[in-house]
Amino acid sequence: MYDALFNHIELKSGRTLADNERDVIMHAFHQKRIRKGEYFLREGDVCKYIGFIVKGSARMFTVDEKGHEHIIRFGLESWWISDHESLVNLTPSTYFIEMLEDSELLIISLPGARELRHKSRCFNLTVSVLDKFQAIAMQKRIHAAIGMTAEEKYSDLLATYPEFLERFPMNMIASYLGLSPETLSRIRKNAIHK
Amino acid sequence: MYDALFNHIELKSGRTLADNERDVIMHAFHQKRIRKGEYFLREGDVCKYIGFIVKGSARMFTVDEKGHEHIIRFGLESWWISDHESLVNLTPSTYFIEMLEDSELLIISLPGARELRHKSRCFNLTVSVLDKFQAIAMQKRIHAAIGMTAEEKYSDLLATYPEFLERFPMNMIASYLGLSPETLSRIRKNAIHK
DNA sequence: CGTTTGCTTGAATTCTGTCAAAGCAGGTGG
DNA sequence: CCACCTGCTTTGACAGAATTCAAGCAAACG
Repeated sequence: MYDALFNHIELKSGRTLADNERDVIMHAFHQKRIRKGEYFLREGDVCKYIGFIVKGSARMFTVDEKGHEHIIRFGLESWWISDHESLVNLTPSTYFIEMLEDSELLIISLPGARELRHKSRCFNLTVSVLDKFQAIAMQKRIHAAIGMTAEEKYSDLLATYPEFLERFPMNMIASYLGLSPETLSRIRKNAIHK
Repeated sequence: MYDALFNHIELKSGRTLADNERDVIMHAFHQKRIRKGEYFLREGDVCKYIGFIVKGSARMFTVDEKGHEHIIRFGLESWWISDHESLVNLTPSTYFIEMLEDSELLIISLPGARELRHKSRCFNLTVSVLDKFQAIAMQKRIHAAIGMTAEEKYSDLLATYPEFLERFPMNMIASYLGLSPETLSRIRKNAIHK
């Protein structure tokens, strides 16, 4: 269960974890199972935990006045999920985070994570690295969203996150790209002949 | 010149700067003036500095194959500019950063910034706070880009960054929102009657 | 088996971009 | 002081792109 987390931290921090550091990290997290279709976070609730996905997948999305869902981001194994805004400001979230498969998570509270960053240099490094990576990824996504046609967005996704297409249904991919499912279907049809 | 920076750090970190800490910070930065229309960073160059805007404004944008410009973000007084991706990875940037007015900047290298984070607790706090703020703002922007109609994007901008409309020409606002200047013009025309 | 869910297709509609042209400042030089 | 730029914004007409609505199909599931 915790091995996935240890591997992830060693990979991102570029360091090896000593046994005592593993202990510290292990005790800072709690295990949590969430079944397919159930929620890690609901709109209106304050986000209390950061979750590390050991197994399973998730989507973070909003629902607008017309009842349409917009997927802000996905989560897969070794990804972190939470609503940072709600977590930091202790405000009700405007997002849902739903698990798309039966999932196993390791969760930690914000104070817990802050404490752990002081106790474990590797964990601290990992968080820094991920924050940077996240910022760069988001900037690229903004670029895609404002500057690309539907077709370009799709082939960009194909190049960047090919695993998404195997793990998530097309209507969610469409929502993630800001397209209607029908438009995405037509794009894929054309793309085959190239 | 440095007062704007000190005020900004005190505001964001929520602490008061002691005189010796001001000295440390001051010596970590260099002054730089860039005239209207000139570049802080060019596509293909490696970004060497992080810039704090004391006076002036900037836009960060890409140019696609068709020659169209897409504005990723703006910069105003007390905002920071740089291409994080290029800065951290030492790779050629895919962005331009152009000053839109005669500007005064305080610049610092990445190693310089890292050193300063160790030397000044206030500066370190400021960077952390801004990173979080940035991440939240970018998530909102993604939400706007994939989930809102052109009209909603405009009124969202009106609510979030009203100062943009006074400081930047409409064709740039349009580019920032991912719209054509003509579409934005028509939206604004309709919006008056509401 | 019947139901559900996800994906595709078609036709009509709405929205947005493109192209071309004209209006409207502010600034400059004669 | 005026004529002439030049950069920015607005308009109109048209073409193209994407959404919506409706229907059909196939695989998955109880």
